[in-house]
Amino acid sequence: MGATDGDIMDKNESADKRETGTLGKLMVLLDIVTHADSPMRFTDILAVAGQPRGTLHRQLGHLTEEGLLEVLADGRYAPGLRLLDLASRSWARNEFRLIAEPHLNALQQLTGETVHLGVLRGASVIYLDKVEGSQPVRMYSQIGNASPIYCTGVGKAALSALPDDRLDAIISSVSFQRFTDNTLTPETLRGEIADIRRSGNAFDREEHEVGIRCVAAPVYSEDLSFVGGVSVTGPAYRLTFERLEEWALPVRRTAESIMSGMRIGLGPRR
Amino acid sequence: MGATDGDIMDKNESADKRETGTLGKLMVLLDIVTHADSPMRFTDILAVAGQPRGTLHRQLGHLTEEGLLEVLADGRYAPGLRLLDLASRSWARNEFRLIAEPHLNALQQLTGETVHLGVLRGASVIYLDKVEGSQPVRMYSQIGNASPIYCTGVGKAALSALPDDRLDAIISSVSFQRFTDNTLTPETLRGEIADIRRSGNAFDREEHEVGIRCVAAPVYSEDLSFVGGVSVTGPAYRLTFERLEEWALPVRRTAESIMSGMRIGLGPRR
DNA sequence: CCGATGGTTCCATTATTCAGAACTCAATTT
DNA sequence: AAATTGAGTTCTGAATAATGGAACCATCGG
Repeated sequence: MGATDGDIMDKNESADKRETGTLGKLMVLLDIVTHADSPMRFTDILAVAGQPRGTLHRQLGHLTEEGLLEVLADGRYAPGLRLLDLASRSWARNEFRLIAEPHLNALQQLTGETVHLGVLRGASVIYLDKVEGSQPVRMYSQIGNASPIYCTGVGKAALSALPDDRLDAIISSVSFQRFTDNTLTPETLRGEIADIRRSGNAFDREEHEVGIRCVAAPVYSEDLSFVGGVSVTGPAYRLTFERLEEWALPVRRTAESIMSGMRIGLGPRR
Repeated sequence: MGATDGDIMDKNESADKRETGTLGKLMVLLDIVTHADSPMRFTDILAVAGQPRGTLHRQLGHLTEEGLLEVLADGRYAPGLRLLDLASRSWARNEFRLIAEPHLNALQQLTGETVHLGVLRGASVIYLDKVEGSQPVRMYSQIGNASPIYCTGVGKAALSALPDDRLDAIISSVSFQRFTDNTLTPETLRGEIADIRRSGNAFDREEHEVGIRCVAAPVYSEDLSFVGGVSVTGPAYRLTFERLEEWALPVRRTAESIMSGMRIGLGPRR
């Protein structure tokens, strides 16, 4: 049964295999609309979805009826509010996040920089929490975001926890995009992973965004049923390389605290 | 299966009935799991859902496969991470929120208190944004949350924008829970709504939580395709009744700015 | 070893969904 | 003004996926 679900099957949201019947088809539509830059008209969706008009019409109708999509005044489709409601519940009760929360706060206090908690999903990292300093900044800006795995501290930390076969599977499934001069390539990434496994820390040296650095450490369950990471992020002028080294240990400690919290917190299992 | 000869029973005229086929059934399950206080076992869900074992098994399988649910190591079901991803996209691109954002920031600067943006969905208010002062506080704590409509500033403000028939429909569909001594009842609520329509401002005088007050104003589109509100919230010791009055106008102004932004921002419609 | 409890698989039956065409409605073009 | 196009909606029998019931595996506790 489901303890170890074996292998990761569908890495990306490309529409090819549907093992999920009707739901799968609807989720493809939902993805199309949520990934769009702006609300889409019926015909726009029709062109991408490649379904008969009548069928698409009913499907969109159902999604709308359920609040997963919404129809704007001009007839275009946008993601619905029901998603926010569902997600906020999902987030609020997430055990991993709840357990991690106090440790994240402590780390934020210690470093004064922004602390992130993320978890691996398919070939992306999804941010589960973020604790900032005192700036009245955009919240939610990161939480829930799916980010590339090869150029974020949390992503690389998470990767380092995986066995080689899953690592390879993920690396080969991702298309590497060059965000900055320092962004890694598939080859350099493997080297990095080795370093991370040795030292216990992943670094992001302006690989995703110029001027932003971070130091991270992996957090994972014994059975690898989930894999994630914690990180401290900040502007390059504050996070000098010495600083990064200085915080490497506290970050690892935080990761360890979270992991031991998980072993207790999730209760007796198996 | 003969075609649907004569429909014997008409739709219920007061409540909208859901005709969403398979999706509807799955969403019910998703709701069950996301509303639970903790992850549920198969049997727990079985008891609530009232479906045959085999059916439920497949449905949960599909939801899990799509990442809407996830099975923990011990086999229990919890909301999945896919929801966060979907919601963050939904949130990030929400036109209403994008248009409102600068105005919310301005209001926060002016008052120094927490500013909320919410929108009516069914008989609840869903918070779309929140701008806080400088405390490093829980983010996301409100965003996406569905809150009762009769004891929050934003909720009452939103209600005041509705025509009486829709107002009645909502009021009669909600069960009023008494949170504090000041929580309104269906009868007092109607009086309040009249006041709000007159003055343009809704107040929450510790009706939801003792020690918390707020002043709000309605924000809505001409055609009422959506209805929401903005509010300034804070602790009672800072938000004296004089203060509330003082901020009533700025809050209304903010609401108006957002509405005029919407008229332009959403472009030509209809 | 037995008998619970909790979860999974199979398969004929049945209800939903599908596809494609026909239809409405408005805005443009001629 | 009539004709044409574009965008969206509503019908159908036919195809497909969902259903429900029972039989089938695990574990666990005695």
